[in-house]
Amino acid sequence: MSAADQIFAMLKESSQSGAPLYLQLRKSIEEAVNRGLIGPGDALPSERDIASKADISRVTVRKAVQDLVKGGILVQRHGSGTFVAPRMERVEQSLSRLTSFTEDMARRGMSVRSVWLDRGLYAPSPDEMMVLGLSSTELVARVARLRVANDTPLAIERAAISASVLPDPEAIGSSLYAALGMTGNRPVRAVQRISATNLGDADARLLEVPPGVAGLHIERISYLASGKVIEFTRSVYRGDAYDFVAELRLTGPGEESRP
Amino acid sequence: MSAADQIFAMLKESSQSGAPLYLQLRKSIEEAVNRGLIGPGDALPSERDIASKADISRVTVRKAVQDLVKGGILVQRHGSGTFVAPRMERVEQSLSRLTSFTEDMARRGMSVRSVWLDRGLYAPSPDEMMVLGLSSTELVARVARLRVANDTPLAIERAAISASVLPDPEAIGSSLYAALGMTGNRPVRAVQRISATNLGDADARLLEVPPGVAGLHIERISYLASGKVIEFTRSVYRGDAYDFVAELRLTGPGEESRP
DNA sequence: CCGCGATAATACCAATAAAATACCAATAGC
DNA sequence: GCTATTGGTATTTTATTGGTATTATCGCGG
Repeated sequence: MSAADQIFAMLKESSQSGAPLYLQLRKSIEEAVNRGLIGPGDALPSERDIASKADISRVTVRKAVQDLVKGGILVQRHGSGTFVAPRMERVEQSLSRLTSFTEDMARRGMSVRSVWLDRGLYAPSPDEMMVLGLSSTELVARVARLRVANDTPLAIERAAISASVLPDPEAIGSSLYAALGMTGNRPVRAVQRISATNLGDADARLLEVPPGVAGLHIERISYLASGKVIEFTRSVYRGDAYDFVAELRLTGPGEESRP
Repeated sequence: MSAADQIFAMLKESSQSGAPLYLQLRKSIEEAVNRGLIGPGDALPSERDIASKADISRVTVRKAVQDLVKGGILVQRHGSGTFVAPRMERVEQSLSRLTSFTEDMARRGMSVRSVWLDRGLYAPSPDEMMVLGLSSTELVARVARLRVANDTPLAIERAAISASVLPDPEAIGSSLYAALGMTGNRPVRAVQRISATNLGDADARLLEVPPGVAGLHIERISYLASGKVIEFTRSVYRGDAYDFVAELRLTGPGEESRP
C-alpha cells in the first residue's frame, strides 16, 4: 500500500465529520507526515490526483495543501510537485555544530588537563574488528584518558585505532589527531551517536560520582577522505557536569534525487 | 546469459509500473551491480546498445546512467565506455546517508504516534518567564506529549509558547510547528542543549522504565527570523532507546583537540 | 432583505521535467 | 594518421505539475 493510498484511507475514515472538506484533508496529510508514512523529501501525489481520488475539487485540495505550505511542513515547486519539507530533526544532523570540549571549557575560564589511563597495543575486540575492518591477527592501538577540568573529572575517552596506522601509541603527545595527521591519516568526517547510560562501578569511580548516576555515552567513528574508517572512540561524560550545545538552522528545501 | 541481458530482463520485469522510464532503468542497473551480476571494473553495454535493446531513447538511458555516475556507482570514460566503479569509492556513499530517528523508525515499518499529556494555558514558571521574555501577568501555553513508537514510549516532550502567540493550544493539530507556522511564527533557528539525567518517578512511569534509569535531557529554544524567542521545549528521551546521531565535518589542518 | 465571508468549482496560464532528435568530441584499434 | 565506436551536449517537443483569475453556492448577521 502506497503512502498516497494511506492518505486517502485516512481521509475517508475521518470523513462525514461535518467539518469543511479542506480541513479534513489537511489533517489527513498532516498526520501522514507526522507518522512518517511520507518522510521529508518525499513527494505528495499531484493536486489533481488527490482531487480525483478523493472526489473533490482541485481548488479544495489546493487550499489544504497551501495551509500546510504556509505552516512550513510542505514545500511546492512549480511544474515539479509538492514535497514534504525537511524537518528540524533532519537539519540537526547536517548542520549541527557541536562545540568542542576544550572550546567550551576555555570559554568558561576552566583549565583543562588529561590523565592517561592506558596506551598500548592489544588484540582487537569483536566490536573493534567490525568497525575498523581488522582481521583477528592484526593489532589495535588503544588510547584511554581521563579529561579533567578544574580538578573535577569530566569524561573518560577511549579511542581505538588500527595498529598499522598508529604503531606506537606511547609516542602520542597531547593530541591524538595531531599524531594521526602527522602520518598522513587525517580524518575529514566523523559520525557521532549520543545516548544515555547509567555509569558502571569502574567508570563512576574514575569520574568521582556514585555508581548508577546518568552519563552521556558518545560513540564516534572518524573517516579519512577515502572513506576508510580511521578511528573509533567511545567516551563517557558526567551527565551532571557537561552539556552539549548544538545550534540548528532551518534551510530551504533540500535536494533529494533518490527516493 | 550475459550480464547485459540480465539488465534488460530486469528492466522488462519492472516495467509498466508507471514510474519514469529513466528511474526504472536506473533501478535495474543499480540492482544488477548490487547483486554482483556486473562487478567492479566491468563494462556496461554502450548507451546506444541499451537504448536500442530497451527500445527507449539514448538520452533517457543517459539520464539514468548519469545519476549513477553522480552517485559514484558507475564511472564513465569518454570514447571508451561506462564501467562499474571500484568498491572503495562507493563505501562513502552509503555511509554519508545518515538516517534520522523518525526516518529510521519509518523505514523499519514502525508506527510513530503521539499521545497528548497536556494542552492548556498557565501562569508561567520563572524559567519560562526568563526564556520567553514574559511578564508575570501574561500567560504561557504548555503543550506536552508522549512520543510512542510501536507501542513503546520513547520520549516526553514539553513545549512552552507565549500565550500571545498561541492563544488556543487545544486547536493544535498533530504538529506544533505547523500551527506556529500558519500564524506566521515559524522558527528559523534553534539552540539545543543535551545532557543526561536520572529519570524521576513520574517521567520513568510514563516511559515505562524503572526510576533512576538514565535519560537524555534535551532543551531547545527556537527563534524567529527577528531573533525573538518563540518556543522553549524540554524533552526527555529514554536513554536506552534513543540515539542522537550527528555528522561532523572536520575542516582545516591542525584543529584543536576534540572531546 | 441584503451583503459579506467562507467554501467550493471551472477554466485557463506558466513552469518544469521527461523524452526524443541531431550533432559534437574524445578514445581505441588498425 | 584514419575510422568506427564511445561518451558529451544543445535544442526541441510534449506531458505533467503547480499557479491564478473568475464564478457559483451556502450560511450567517446587519
